[in-house]
Amino acid sequence: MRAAPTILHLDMDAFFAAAEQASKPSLRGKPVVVGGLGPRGVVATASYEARRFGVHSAMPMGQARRLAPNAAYLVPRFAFYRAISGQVMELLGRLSPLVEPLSLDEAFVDLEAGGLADDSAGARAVGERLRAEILATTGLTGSVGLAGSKMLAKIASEEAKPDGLVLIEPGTERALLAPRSVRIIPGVGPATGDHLRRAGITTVAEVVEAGEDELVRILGRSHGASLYRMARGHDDRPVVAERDAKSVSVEDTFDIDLHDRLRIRLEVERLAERCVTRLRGSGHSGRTIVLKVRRYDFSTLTRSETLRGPTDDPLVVREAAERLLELVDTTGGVRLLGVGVSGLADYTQEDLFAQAGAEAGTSAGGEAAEAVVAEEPAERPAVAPAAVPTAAGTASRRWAPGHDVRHAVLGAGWVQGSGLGRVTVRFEEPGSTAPGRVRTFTVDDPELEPADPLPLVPGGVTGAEGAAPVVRAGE
DNA sequence: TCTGGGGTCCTAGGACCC
DNA sequence: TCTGGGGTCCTAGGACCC
Repeated sequence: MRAAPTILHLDMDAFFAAAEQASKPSLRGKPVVVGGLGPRGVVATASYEARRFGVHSAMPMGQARRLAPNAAYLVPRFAFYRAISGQVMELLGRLSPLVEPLSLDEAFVDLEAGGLADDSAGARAVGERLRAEILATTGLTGSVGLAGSKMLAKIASEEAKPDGLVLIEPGTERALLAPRSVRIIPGVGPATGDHLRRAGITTVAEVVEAGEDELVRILGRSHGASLYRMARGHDDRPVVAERDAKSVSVEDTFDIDLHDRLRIRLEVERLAERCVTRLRGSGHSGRTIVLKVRRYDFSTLTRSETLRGPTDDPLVVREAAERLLELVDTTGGVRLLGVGVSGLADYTQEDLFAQAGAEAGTSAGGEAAEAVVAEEPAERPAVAPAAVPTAAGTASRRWAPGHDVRHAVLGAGWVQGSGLGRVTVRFEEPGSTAPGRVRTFTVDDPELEPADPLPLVPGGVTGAEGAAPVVRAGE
């Protein structure tokens, strides 16, 4: 706990939805829901207008549609959000060498380490200036929390939302926390909240009264002790700039449960290939292969296997995943499959791998030729790979709701919807002041083609830089 | 139209070793 | 021969976060 509120937490407001509203003038001030549009999709982000209808993150899409039938429903465009996030993180990097991103839209900054602020007035000035810069650079608003610890900075930014700044003066945190629900303490989720409530503890003050021994008895050594510290406003966790990845994983939920064992096996193989592509992309190899299976009844299990040494060989990972699948009973149907690698080593095994491939090529019948990694789109199609007939799947990928397009004559626009061989486009750009006109085309109209996102602010980043082929392939 | 995808950390039991 | 204690690794599951 430091004496000055020099830990800053930034949280962009309704980030995905706000980015879509900024790029589509006709959606400004309207309810917007970003998430999976398939039969098993959930809400990733709801705009504040949509939240007024009760829509929130992690809610099943079907429920969201019942609550807000007139909202705009869009598929997430991660390459676009990543580009905006990069701009924001760059601004944070100017404040301090110690920036700890938590996700695309959230980060801690240690202002003390940056030497820009050492008291409340200075920290507040930096925070307000940052918010102005973010708005000018990205066209989006972010909320800032300032406090003497990570926990309180995060609570402060939550309090500041939307589009605000809250500073918690060191010394006032105990009083501020006391009457609040235990659920505001990071790490206290639904299960821990229930556990504590059954013990008669619902507020932070009651956590403190219970005492450390009692909390350890209820929650276990680690969790109990850390909750007790947090509840008293004690949090010495430093802002950490670089954190090594511990695992890499990919998973797919299928629109319809899979029953056919061969099909299940095929999907596991595909996932293994995708996982290795990501693993290698991050410059890692790993020792432990994990298969994840969610069954028809939502029960979830994992099976894992640890190799003698780290690998980034697609064939090795695939075969391990296949062995693990043999251990799993899939009767009744499979809703989700996933493949992951953990126990990461910092180096890639390019040389060893090439060597193994050469040996296999001469002595083992050349099976290693299969080890070539397929080119994968970085972004998942809107619909899980083969759960949908090919023709419909292709059309919905090419014309996913919310994605940018360009018409040879009418210019830039975005897909409002598609189906029955037609695609509806609204012609407008981020800079437009009025909503644009809507036109409908056949899905194979030669004058219409997918396009990269346009900058939200004149001269800004587009989300296409260095990633154009990926964006086109995945979206 | 019930429940995504990518992560992190913790616990607990058994194997194995000294 | 009715037998300890601890450390580390592996596996599986669960809670939590965005």
